[in-house]
Amino acid sequence: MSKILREHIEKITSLTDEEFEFVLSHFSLKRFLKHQFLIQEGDFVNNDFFILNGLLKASHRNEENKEHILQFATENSWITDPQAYNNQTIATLNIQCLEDGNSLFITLENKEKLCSSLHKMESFFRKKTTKEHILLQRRVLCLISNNAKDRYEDLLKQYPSLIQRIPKTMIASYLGVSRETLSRLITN
Amino acid sequence: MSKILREHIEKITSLTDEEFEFVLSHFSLKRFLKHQFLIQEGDFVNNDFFILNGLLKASHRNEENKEHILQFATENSWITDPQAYNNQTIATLNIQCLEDGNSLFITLENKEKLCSSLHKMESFFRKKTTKEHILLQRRVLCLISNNAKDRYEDLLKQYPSLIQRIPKTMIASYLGVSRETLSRLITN
DNA sequence: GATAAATTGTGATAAAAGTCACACTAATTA
DNA sequence: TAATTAGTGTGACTTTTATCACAATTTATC
Repeated sequence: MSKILREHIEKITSLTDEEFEFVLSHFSLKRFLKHQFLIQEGDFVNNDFFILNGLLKASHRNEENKEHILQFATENSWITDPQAYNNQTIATLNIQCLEDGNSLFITLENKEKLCSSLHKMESFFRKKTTKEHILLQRRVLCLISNNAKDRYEDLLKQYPSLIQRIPKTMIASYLGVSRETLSRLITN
Repeated sequence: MSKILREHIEKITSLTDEEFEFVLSHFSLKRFLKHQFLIQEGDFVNNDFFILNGLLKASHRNEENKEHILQFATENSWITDPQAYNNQTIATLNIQCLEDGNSLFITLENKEKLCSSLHKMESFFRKKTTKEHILLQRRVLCLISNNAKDRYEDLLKQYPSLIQRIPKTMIASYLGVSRETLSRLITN
């Protein structure tokens, strides 16, 4: 199953077998089940999760207990509470599983060690983060410039297959619209 | 003036004098004047700009020619069209100066060279990008969970002094609200 | 200092989106 | 398979926000 991680890294930086073994030694495997929390608000956040298969969401609950979804993660993507992970503080996000699956996770300590000892991996994480930054900027632009309908259509275009796996209520929460409004946008 | 860049980098990674000289040799100085474009939609994007002083905005114009502001950049921050810069494609954003100032810019080629030859700088850029990612995620959360008034107040709290230097029309564009609505939020 | 350009506030109205309530269906699970 | 639970659609209504228009003011420029 670790082949998935290797292929993921090698889309950016190629590795020798020895190097990949070394990289892998910094990760641990974690299975997860639907409804399970990988991170819960208030937890100390040690891990960044690379998802091998399955589906998860990262979300925040505001004072009125309304949930807002920041991210979905599926095979070949990473998920954590970045603020809490990188600053070694308490989580403000919840990361919860929507489908059973498996992940390889890495502690911040191990990530820093890995980056120090293998320049290629420092480069990998820099480039990966840069790509994520570009996607997030695109999402911000979509949020400030489009109405609910256009945001939904943009999402459909960007992740057509992912949408099929996610309840509309959660899509609405990701888009920043009420579920009723989204429902009317789709059927009309 | 390059001291500003050195202090900026050394908030994350310390450098020897020789190392900093080496880093600096990868940058060039560019002065800019109010109204000037550093990047215009359709340009080929070569440079990432580190701002020494002055004020700029990065924005996008949609089909209806409405402008939406993605970012403001001031002293000690970086600005470019990340999508175009990193993928070496044509700009979809405009970067325009709101106040005269100076910048140190680096081409993608030089950034990659620098990262390859000086591991510390690869680490610097990784950590800087991670911090930016955290801030962008915070902005996304704000956009999907707050109404116009709360978004404005959040911005005020986060960048109280910056707001003073920017016309309300542009603040509105950054928040994703019409200028009229923002005006009413502030006065009422 | 005069003129032009940019910025801002505000009224009237329209459009978009949110909220509450309820019924129906699909999916889980005991 | 019966009983819960989760997800969805839709009507009625309210609230928020956008749009258009115009006046006033501030700021830049010749």
